[in-house]
Amino acid sequence: MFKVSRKSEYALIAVQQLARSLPDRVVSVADLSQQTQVPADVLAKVLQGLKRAGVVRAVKGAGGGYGLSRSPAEIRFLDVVQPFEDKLAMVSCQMPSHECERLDTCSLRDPMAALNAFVLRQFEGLTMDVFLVPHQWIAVGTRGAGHPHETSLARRLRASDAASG
Amino acid sequence: MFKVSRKSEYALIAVQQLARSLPDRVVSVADLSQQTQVPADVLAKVLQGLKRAGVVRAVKGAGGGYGLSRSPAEIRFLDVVQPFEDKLAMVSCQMPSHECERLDTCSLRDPMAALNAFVLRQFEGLTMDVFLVPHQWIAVGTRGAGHPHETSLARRLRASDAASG
DNA sequence: AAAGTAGAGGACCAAAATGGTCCGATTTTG
DNA sequence: CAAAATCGGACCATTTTGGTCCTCTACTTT
Repeated sequence: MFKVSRKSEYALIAVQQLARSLPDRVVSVADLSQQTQVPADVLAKVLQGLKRAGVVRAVKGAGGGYGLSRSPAEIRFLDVVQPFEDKLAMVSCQMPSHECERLDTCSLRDPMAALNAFVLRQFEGLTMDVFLVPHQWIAVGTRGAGHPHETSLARRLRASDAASG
Repeated sequence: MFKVSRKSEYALIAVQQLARSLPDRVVSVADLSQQTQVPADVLAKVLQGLKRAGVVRAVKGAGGGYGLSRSPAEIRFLDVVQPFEDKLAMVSCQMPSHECERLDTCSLRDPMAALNAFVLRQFEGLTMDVFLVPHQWIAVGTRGAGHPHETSLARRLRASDAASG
């Protein structure tokens, strides 16, 4: 029910890896594939998608490659994932051009739309810099600065334990 | 990325419909299928799953059928959906017995686990009675009683507009 | 007790989605 | 001009999904 596509996983991995290289440098697909163990062909497609979404910039030709188009703190989680998810909807009656034939008895659409919008809104403020502090996650109750304009989700994430079931 | 399986949709529809019949009555699969326009065979499977989950009770024999095992306010959204979703995880490295071969470079697992847990926690308090007040959804800022032990998600849902994008 | 009703559940199939590969075209550096 | 890189379409294999069919078992009614 929450599973993202494999391409989305690769996209997250790619952004995470690109964030580790120098901001003005670019990395070729071949190198990135070797670093991340993601098949080169697939990775290429993913990076093309990320480029279309404006998340990464591409430099063609020899010595070219990919780099982040802005800082991780300015790249939202949804920016990375959305290009590879056909629609961020929970039920089929929210899909584009899908007329629900059960409108008389089933009134799932409106509550589900509200639920959907709520969850989406939660993700709005989640940025990719949160994925770059690997060892902070298991520490419960991490106090400290915190970014100024982050949502409760990001705040909660910083303070939550990763292994809670 | 958020899409639930078709069976989950049917499960939600079934529970919603069963909630409309008298609490001590049971409805046969054939009747329920006719009411909801869900194929009888599929609906039967879904109801069996719901029964195993303890959401509905079944009465065998002539005049038998299905009914809710408790009031909609005591049935959680996840109770209805979970039996039909193989795992409520966002990335593959959280799936059971899946060893991630990228542990050295990719540190997606911990943040994603935290993210996952957070979202799950949001859904924890969402109960099925929220799906039974169909025309309240488009009204913004509905004040009033509110149930005593509901989470912020349910509260926000009641007050949010359904059509927000 | 008999008969019919209704749930339980396995086997199977078709269609769609998914993940991945291959190949050619284009652009830029050297 | 040649090498290195992005771009992007076409294609294929596998898995997942949604759905149907058929049989068995248990219960209720007559």
